[in-house]
Amino acid sequence: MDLDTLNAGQRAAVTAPDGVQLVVAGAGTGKTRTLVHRVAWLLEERKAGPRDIVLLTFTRRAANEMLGRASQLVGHEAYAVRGGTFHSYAVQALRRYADKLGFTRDFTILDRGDSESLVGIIRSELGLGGQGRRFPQRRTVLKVLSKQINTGRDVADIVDSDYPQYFDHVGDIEEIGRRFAARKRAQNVMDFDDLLVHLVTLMGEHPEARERLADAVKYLLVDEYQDTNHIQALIARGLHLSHGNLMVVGDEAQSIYGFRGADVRNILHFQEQFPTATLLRLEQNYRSTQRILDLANGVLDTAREGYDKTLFSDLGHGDSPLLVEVADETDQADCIVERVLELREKGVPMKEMAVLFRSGFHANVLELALARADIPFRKFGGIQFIEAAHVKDVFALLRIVANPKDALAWYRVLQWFDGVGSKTAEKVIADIEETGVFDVEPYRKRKYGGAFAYLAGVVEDAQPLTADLPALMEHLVEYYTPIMEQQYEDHRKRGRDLETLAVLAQRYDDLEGFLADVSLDPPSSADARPTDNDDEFLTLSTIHSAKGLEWDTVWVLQLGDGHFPSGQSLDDDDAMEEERRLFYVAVTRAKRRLELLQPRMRHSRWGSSGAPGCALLDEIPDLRDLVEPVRWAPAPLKPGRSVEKHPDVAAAEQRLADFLAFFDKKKG
DNA sequence: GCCAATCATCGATAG
DNA sequence: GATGATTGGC
Repeated sequence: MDLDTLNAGQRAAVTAPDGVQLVVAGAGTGKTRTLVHRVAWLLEERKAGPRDIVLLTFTRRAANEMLGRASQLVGHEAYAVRGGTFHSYAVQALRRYADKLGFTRDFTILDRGDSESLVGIIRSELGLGGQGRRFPQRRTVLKVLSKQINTGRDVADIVDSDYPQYFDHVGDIEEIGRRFAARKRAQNVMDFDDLLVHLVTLMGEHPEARERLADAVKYLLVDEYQDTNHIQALIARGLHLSHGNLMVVGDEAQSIYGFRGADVRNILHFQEQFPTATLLRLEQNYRSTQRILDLANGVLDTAREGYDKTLFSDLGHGDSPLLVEVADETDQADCIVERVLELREKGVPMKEMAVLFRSGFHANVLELALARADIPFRKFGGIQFIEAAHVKDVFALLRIVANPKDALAWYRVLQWFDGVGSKTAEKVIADIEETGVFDVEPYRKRKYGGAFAYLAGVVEDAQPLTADLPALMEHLVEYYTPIMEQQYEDHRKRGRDLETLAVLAQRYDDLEGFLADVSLDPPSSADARPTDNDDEFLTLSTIHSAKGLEWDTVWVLQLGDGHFPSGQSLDDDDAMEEERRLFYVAVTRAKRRLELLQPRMRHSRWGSSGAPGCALLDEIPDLRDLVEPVRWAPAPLKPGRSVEKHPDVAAAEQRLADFLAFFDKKKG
């Protein structure tokens, strides 16, 4: 295997002896490359079997990409390396040992909406909320409970610091938490948090299971370690116990998942938790030109906590990042369209361009502008088509077939029918939890009795089809289509989404695998399209979803308080700190060209106002030396060209205006 | 007692 | 656009 292409630091990490290593790797220092070579080296030099290696990454996409690159180094066997997220690893382990925890191996996975519904049901059962009693929303309750699990802090502590107005309800929230856990067990379902928690429980309470799991992990590698939480750290520890081989890679300056319980201390105090660990550093940046890194260093300088790193590059100075002032969001979109076309003309491949933003909806106006200009793009992060109501409906049916005790799936389906509301649905699912079957007998005389009986029949007919996913999909979609047509005006468009879903399903041969994959790594509708002829598309991505990736040219949208940084972070020091790291991640994605867009005007329904500054930029002391400010305005309209706005654009602008008005009100 | 329609409120990032 | 509270109707 050829190691000559690596620098000394990378080579040290790749060829590190057995044991525990912490690799601290700044942005663009070849972290992925190092991991890829490490996997290849273990296979080739240490003669590890591919199934003995487990590579935990942040998304399945990242794992697949790394294994693909490793296979280019050492051949096809690299694909057999076990790779995925902590969650996907947990699903597999838990299926095997489900019975030890009081589940069966066909358990299904709840998404956030399901969990919220269940919290809502429990809340109404307990008679909390309603008449003037200010009780937190179910989403808030769930956030508190999730944070409790992911940080290990207790409910009182979390409510006290994050939601002091609800301090009187701490006891009630704890009670909801207890019932929530019990109900999920009764329903044979787990949510995302449970996957990790139950795995830790399994390892803690069933040593023989832990040993068998850990015995199978000869080499454990964990990427993006700065974004792991304390449960994930426990899992890593448990899995390395048999063979003692663990390599974690991360960069504390890129920790951007604090809201999800990620704890930078995992990496900062790694050597206390793993006293035998060797520390290795990768410092030279191979990605970006120096002017881009200067800005990145400037961003880190404003951080409260000192990060002792200054990125340096060998790739030359390059061009200064541009700080582009545009009038408003429409101009921002038009500016990017113009720039993309310009660069494409110059021969920059579209795959080498990306637009990054803080929140999914920031790109709405841009998406329309791109569509009008006929520029192909793919959007990552934000709401996926899988979350659309009609897609979730079909999913609910699939889940019922996979796990007849999946009460939340029933809960959703039952309320399709006229005359059935939350109370009736709750009654039915209480029975299902208890008996495990959907008994339509008590409802036969109701006006929805016929619909219930028919549904029961459809589910029964579906049972033999679980091994034939395409047939199962067809069966369920056929049943659901009339329901959809009655429910939604735009059922034609929605019908196409169901076809997309069927295409995705074709890649799987078992129902559980399909359901788990889709829950853990929601595909975008573009994933179903067969390779799109050319893979020439512009990437639109949230910054969070852009982690670990790089492009020649990067635009960052909506620099301005209230957008980026988010309005919800402005009065919270820790949150602002995370916004800064997020900005750092965005800046360091660019290899050669970086353009930051700053709309000056906000249009709201009461007129326009100047946008506030952007704390992320304004706090950088010598900003003017680091960026080149420019102003962009659209070329004057040619005579005869209509100035009428596309109706969709007008609608998107209105939605945005409403949203902005909300922030203005909140601050004023 | 429960469902369905109506109105006000709020709105991020993701496995 | 979703959620939660409110209200009118069966």
